[in-house]
Amino acid sequence: MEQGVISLDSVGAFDLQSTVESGQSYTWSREDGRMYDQTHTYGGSAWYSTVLPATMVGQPAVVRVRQRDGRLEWESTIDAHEPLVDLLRLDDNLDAIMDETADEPLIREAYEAYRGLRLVRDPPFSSLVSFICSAQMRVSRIHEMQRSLARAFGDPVEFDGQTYHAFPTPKQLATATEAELRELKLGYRAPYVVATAEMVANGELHPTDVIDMDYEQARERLTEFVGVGQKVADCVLLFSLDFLQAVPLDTWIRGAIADQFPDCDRDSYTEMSRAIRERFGAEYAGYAQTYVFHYLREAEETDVAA
DNA sequence: TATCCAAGGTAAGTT
DNA sequence: AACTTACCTTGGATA
Repeated sequence: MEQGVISLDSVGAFDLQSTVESGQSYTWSREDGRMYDQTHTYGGSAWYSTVLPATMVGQPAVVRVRQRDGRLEWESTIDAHEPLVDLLRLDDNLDAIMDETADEPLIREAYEAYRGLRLVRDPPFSSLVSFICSAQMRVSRIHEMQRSLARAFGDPVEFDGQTYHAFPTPKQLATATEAELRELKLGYRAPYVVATAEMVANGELHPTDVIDMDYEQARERLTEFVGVGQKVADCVLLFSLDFLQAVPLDTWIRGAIADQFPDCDRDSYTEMSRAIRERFGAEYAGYAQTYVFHYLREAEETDVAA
């Protein structure tokens, strides 16, 4: 077992729990099994694990990490330092990003309230599949689906006396049948996942093909995958492909934006996206929206409870 | 205990 | 191009 420590002194604010449990990534699991547990509180020091895809480091690699005493402790089958910096966007300078973001009171409040929340940089294929699965689903169930897919079709990897499973490769998932995925409770998303996996496996289109494209063009291209509309495309662009200007517009955030920034409200997805990006800051609108999303979400939940 | 409903949308069919 | 509707499943709310 390899292990190490990543000091956060030069990284800036970072909160592991809010970053991996905020519904942008479905590749991490809490070792204590309490992911998305309603009783959780941010700031804990639980271990989280993931399995890096072979495409990233040559072969599937287990990585375990926890945040404690202002630093990140990791254990892995490989030297996981650089992969962790990459996956958790520890190379982002949050303050610099906020400097480039619109000076809106709500954004500032959200940034303070969720200090240390970062976007993730997930492996593209698992990101694509997880957001296809996200349609009309709760976060905890999306997570369960990804775990089921890994157990059923992904490579097993032994580490520290346990068996972990890598997320299936496109080829592995393309061998799945719609019926098998319905068994795994994917519901009507099952045929979408099979068709999209086939497209990637046979070389027709890979999510990374759009990396050098203009943002709106990239989003349009991703919608060629089955089960991928503009919202899911934006999630993949923002949470995997480094398009930090992408603002995924789900039904909830559209309502919230209509409330808080009525001048950005539009019927058309494309037009509303443009208006929000103009208002929040063209370069990092996705970062700003992610903070605002969680801030308003929690505010709403608190209100309902009260 | 039974029933109802919404959950971070998308595809396909109609105007 | 804009507007409707069906779609799997499940946990939590309501009766």
